[in-house]
Amino acid sequence: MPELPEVETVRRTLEPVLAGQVLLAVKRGPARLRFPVEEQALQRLCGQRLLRVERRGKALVFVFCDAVLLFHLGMSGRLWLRPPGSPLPPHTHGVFAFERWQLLFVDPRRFGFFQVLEPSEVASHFLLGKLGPEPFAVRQVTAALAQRSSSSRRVRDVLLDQRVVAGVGNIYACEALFAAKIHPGRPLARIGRRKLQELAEALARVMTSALAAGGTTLRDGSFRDALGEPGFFALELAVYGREGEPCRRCSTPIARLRLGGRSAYFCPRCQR
DNA sequence: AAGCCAACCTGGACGC
DNA sequence: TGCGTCCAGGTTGGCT
Repeated sequence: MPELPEVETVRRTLEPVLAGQVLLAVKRGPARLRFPVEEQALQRLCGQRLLRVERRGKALVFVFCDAVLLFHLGMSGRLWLRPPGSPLPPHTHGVFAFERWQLLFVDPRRFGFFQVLEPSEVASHFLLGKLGPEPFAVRQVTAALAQRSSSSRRVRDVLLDQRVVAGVGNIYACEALFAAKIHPGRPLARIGRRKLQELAEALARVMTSALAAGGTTLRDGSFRDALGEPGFFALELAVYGREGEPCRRCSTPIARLRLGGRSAYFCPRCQR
């Protein structure tokens, strides 16, 4: 679910509602997430005012006066704003009671997590410390790709590497490769500098459009912003999830390839 | 050293 | 209806 456009959409719905409010109470669910959360650290947040909500790659960073609360949504994680006293949906792992709203962290698959950090720990956090440039920074992304231009890795996998570009996941990697007419299984080393720049430009365009559409809500409806609204980029997907359907450029049926255990969707005629 | 892949989980879609 | 199989938006750690 949550790649950069989805996480940023969540951030944009959260910040105006929560910024400036004091966190009154925190309650943790019984299930284990990817990392255990220390009760003491959570309680330290209580009484602190939330200054702002930032995003780094796919992570959300809640900046309080004297601490930071970090969320990663994994595959199925969701942040949900509800009025106080609302019933808790299944798989609720955290309840953050602000002055006027409750923020719920819900995650059926439990690949996501939240953590309390000291402000000084943010920069070196394992998820944040080595992040590549944002996909909107075309020159920097081009440089990051060019820096690895002798790599034998498949280009789709390079795009998923958060150290190369931040915030790209499988959906937008596939879409950007279609837009740039590059086969997802092509080794990075076999793509010229000029083509790498086209890829960076295509990625920026795809991410900008997806963000404008409020992200991608697939048929299963799992992605919602913090107020429960879906995104509409699924209507604009060219290849992801469209196996067997006609290419929007040449009508050839879209193909699916398993690369490293994950599906890559592409047009076998347009993408080489 | 770089690159591949199984593992972490649950739930939904599909076929029989 | 029910059961088994496959698939999923991410990331890591261990292996080759």
